[in-house]
Amino acid sequence: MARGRKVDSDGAVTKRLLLDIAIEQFAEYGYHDTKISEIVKEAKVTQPTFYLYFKSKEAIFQEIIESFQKQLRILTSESLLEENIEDSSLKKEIQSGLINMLTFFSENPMLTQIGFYEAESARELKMNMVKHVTGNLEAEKKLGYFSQNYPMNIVAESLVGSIERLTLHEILTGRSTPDDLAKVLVDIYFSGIQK
Amino acid sequence: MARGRKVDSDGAVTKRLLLDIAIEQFAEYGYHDTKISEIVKEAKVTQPTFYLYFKSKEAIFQEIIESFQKQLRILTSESLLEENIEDSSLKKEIQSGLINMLTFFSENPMLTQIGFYEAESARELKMNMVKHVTGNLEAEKKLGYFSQNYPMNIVAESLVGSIERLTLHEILTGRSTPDDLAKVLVDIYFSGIQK
Amino acid sequence: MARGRKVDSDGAVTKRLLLDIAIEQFAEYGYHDTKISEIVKEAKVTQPTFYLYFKSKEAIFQEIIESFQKQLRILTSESLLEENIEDSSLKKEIQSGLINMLTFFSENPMLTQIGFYEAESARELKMNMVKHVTGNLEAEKKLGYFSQNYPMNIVAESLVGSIERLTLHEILTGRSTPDDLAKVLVDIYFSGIQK
Amino acid sequence: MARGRKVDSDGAVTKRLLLDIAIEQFAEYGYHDTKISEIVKEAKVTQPTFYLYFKSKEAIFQEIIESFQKQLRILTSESLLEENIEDSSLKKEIQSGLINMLTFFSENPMLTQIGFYEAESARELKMNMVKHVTGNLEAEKKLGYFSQNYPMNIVAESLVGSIERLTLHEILTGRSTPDDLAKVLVDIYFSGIQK
DNA sequence: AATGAATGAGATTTCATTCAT
DNA sequence: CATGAATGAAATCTCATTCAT
Repeated sequence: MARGRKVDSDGAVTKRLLLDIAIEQFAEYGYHDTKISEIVKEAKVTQPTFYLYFKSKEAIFQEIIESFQKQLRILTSESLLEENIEDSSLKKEIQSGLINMLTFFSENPMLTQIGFYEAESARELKMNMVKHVTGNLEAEKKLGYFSQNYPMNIVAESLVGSIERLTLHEILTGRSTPDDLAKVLVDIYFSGIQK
Repeated sequence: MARGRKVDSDGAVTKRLLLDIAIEQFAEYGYHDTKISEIVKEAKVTQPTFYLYFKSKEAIFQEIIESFQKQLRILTSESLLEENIEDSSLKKEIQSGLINMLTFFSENPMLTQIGFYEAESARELKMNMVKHVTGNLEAEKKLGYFSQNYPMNIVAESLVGSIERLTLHEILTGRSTPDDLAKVLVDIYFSGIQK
Repeated sequence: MARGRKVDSDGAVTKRLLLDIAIEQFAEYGYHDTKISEIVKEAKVTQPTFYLYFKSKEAIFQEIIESFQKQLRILTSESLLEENIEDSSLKKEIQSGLINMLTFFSENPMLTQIGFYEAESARELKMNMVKHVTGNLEAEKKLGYFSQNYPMNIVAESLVGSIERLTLHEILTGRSTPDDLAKVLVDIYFSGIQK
Repeated sequence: MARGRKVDSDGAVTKRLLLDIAIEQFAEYGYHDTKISEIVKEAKVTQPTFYLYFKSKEAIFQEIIESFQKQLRILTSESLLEENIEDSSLKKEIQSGLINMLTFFSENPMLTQIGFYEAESARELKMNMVKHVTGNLEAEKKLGYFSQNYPMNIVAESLVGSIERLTLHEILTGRSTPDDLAKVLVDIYFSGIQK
């Protein structure tokens, strides 16, 4: 076969193609079991082409993760803008924040799989979520909305754990909708399951 | 170095040594980034010695996982024996079951890291936990102990997620004790945090 | 040495080179005592290069064998086309078929060594030869050309054994020519050596 | 398990056991695919025990081959003793020699498999057979018993090839008896199959 | 922009053989 | 006479990465 540039070829398109395939593969097989050779085979380009767009395997993985985190950050900051606008219904607000996040996850299942579960940096991401939630809960607690008996960092960790697992098993599988799930979660954490 | 047996060498000791080092490494680096070459270097034996005791890298990993699961199963079945002995306090019972499990985790942090987080089979293990918890919750719900408003499989998934995360961040780090944590968790899920 | 492409390198050439060296080595040392490391050393490429062109050691061996068998099959089918065209001289026909085969062997000594002696599949190949020869002999026997006293499958086995040994010791060594050998063989089997 | 000498253990017995198992394995799997580890496992002894009786894998293989060759040599020399006693029937004599050899093969199938097919030295052995047969045939030829038209070394090679193949496929499989086979072979080589 | 060809570095695994007891 | 424990010396194969075109 002849070498050189293909007709109709477009760097941006090729890069996007490689990214999309990489996302699929990282989501399905994880970092280690995803092979550059397989990505380029699916994209119908050669290995050097890959290195034209990405410095390394690690680099494309990072790029994917950053894309996930960036979108998530935008979403979160948007939610934050609304914060405290209505002081009336704290529960509704939290629920709506949750819905936003779960919706994002459900709309980006593969990206979520990678950025929320496989990436090393997911650890940090979740820690930040915990910190953020803890802060909010503590504030509300001080305002007297919540019981004084709970160490809010534990509650926050617990909530993030719930979200983590439920996203994986209910959202990414399509078994529950973000709305339903958010409602149940908030109910549990607000009121408990005891009669 | 000469071939053959070392002075004072003992197979059981060597095998245990290899296992212990493998547990450390798998816990720290995960399956892929754990190298047989590193394990044997730390154990000060050669690679063939490893294969004297384990059929393959996969095999030693399985052996570790099975050890974790076996111990966990024993623990669980013991807890079950006590079940229903005192019909009085459902909450206490659940709490005590949780304490048992968290205590086991805290006493076997590396094994837990591997068997509860890294192993493929952890997925199944947790699914069984969810199934088990769901069954119990449903039963109590029917008996009228719990609110009729919750889909108990979601509650169970949520709880397992909470345990997953809290084990990792509070128990394995030593930040919380099993007793404290279990109490908080049960309180949250029974009563919620709302005043 | 630096990585990447060598000047003037050509995949087809490299593959052929590897094949040729492999044929030499398999012919001389047999499957087990032929090492990939030695093949690539002779070809002045690295081990991964070998795996660029062949999936495994087994695969290159198979490729060589199949090349041998394919050529032999073509030869045989060509011979068959001529079959029965002239009903006059059965002996001549057989002799000419033999010459064809022995000539092929003499022109491809290393390939023959591998495909006719070392390969597992050589067993099957020879069994088919025996079957084929038996069929022909039986047919001629029925037509009254041959004595009724011989179990033709034994004759066929015997003949194949003769070919096997004579190829190895007379043809592959260059001690006899295909023509001479074929003549003697046919004479022996047709008339015997007794005065 | 305790170390040291087993009760009832007897060096000669153990050595014989190892030899017998080795014969089985070499005959079935060939030199390379026969593993010392497998031999000792079947013999229920350990690897060092093997090296108590044999210097190496190569050494036990040689020992087996020599046993085969020795027995075969005895047989042949016995046959030779009878040679020329009766000058009457050359054909009968040859046939009887053949029967002796084939009978030995049929009675020692595994040893034959190794010593006549797998051993490197089988090559030499057969060359000697060829030389011996050639000598005899040439002598008879000079005496006028055989046609002057045949190069007797080729006839001898052919015959040995026939024996080689027929032993493997008719004798070692039990499909033909030594008597029947010897008769057919001699008939072919003496008289040919043409009517 | 893209490819063909190649390699560095290393991983897992196997097997005959040998000390120390 | 025999074993338990270990090793030397490889062999096959994989994969991210890079040079020359």
